[in-house]
Amino acid sequence: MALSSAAPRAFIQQQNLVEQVADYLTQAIIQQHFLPGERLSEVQLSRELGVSRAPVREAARLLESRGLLISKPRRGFFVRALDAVELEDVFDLRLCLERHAIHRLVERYTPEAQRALKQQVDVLCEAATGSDGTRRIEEDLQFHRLMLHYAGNARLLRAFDDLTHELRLCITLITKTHEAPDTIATSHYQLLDALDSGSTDSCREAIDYHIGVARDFVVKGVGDTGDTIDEDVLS
Amino acid sequence: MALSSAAPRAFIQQQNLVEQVADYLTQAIIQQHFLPGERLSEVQLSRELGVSRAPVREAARLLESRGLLISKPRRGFFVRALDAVELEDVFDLRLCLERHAIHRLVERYTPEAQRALKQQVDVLCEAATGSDGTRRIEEDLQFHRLMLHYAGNARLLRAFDDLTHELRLCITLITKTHEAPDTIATSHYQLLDALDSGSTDSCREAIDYHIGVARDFVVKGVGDTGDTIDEDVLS
DNA sequence: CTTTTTTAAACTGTCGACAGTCGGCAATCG
DNA sequence: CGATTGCCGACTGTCGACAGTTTAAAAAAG
Repeated sequence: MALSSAAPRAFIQQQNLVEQVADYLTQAIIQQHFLPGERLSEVQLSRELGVSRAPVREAARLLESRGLLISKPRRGFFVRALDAVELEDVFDLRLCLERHAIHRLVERYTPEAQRALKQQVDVLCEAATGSDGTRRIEEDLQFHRLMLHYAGNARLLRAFDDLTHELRLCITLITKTHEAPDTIATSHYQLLDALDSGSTDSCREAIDYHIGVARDFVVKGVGDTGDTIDEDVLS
Repeated sequence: MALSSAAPRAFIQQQNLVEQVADYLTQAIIQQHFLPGERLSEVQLSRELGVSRAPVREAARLLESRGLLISKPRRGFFVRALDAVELEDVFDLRLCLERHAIHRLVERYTPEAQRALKQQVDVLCEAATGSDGTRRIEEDLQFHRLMLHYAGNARLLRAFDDLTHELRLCITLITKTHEAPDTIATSHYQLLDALDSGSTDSCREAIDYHIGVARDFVVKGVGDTGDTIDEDVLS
């Protein structure tokens, strides 16, 4: 499988308006141009983007399936706001998926996978020294995505991708509470070492520690800021 | 399938057209009224259901996100066809999720959960003696859904629901290769016993065996029939 | 001045229509 | 006779419009 997530539209002009709108909305949400809980007006977005409402609606449904938006009938689409419990759930599921993935991976650890992961850790370490917090997170996620990829279960990878979309929902929060550069480096090298050792127990220990640290950082962060906006008046 | 304008919208006129169309399509796909790989015409569906194309398109996107349909740009929506590898992946992910769920469940095994699961096994055993293969599968899935529910992670449950949608894609195949009634009963009582024992290891052993049996049945079935229809001409 | 009722604006759900595109068929050329 | 090219029909992507509903503001009542 070609592991680049970008569509192979090298020099062909754009096609889908839906995907373009979806990308725009995704970026806008990640960059907090829309606040959590905020309502999105279809007509306003249409005017803003110069397209009709149909592509906007379909793109919104796409983001809804990815957990970035939620729709309330007759009331429109709202930016999803994760509360502390939901964030715990997300990290718990992530632990579930990555445990399984690393167990599979250690049993089919090819030189190619080893090389790719090692290279990605290098990229990540380089990014960790920079000031771009978002890129640091993305390279981090990309490393984990590579692990899932080389685990050899496409459906497992899709579940992980779905989950990371929700993680990006509070990416600005994560950047604030992210670990120090040297911690990131050692943490990921531990994972590589565990894989190299070929020990299932070592892998499990490493991934449990890894995800646990990330969870603690983020959950602590959301607890401090009280980020959630909830206004559920009616069911 | 009822194609005249009489049946579809007889007494249902109160809620979302999108959800109604989605339910209709889901049932039609599950019951193999549309064959795997078959193309769905938006206009034809619109005429059949007596609605415009907009709800049909949005419903199709919904089913796409659930893995029941896949869309090829400028060519429309096609019924997803699972090959043997994808089915293996589905069951592998299911094992991943259910392992995690039962580990969580055994640590928070309330009397309410115990009662609900036991009752569902009774329902399942009753259904297992009947001739309705689809209902047998649904009650089986419902038991597992309850396990995931009482595991106390809503996101985990959602991942499971997404997965079961794909499982229903080949539900007729599963009904043919499903286990015997008494096997179903004993198999699920083993899970209950493992939960009652409070032993993590017993639970893991039980769920591994349980999912393994189901996987072997289905994968063997798909291997025999050669169910898949693949016509990927262009990328 | 606060609270309730009325009214108006804005929005969503749905529809029919138009244009560009894709696949198949036939006519043409080698 | 086989391959290529142009054409035709069907369909998807997109658009603007209408009706019913929700939200917000304005007006009236206490």
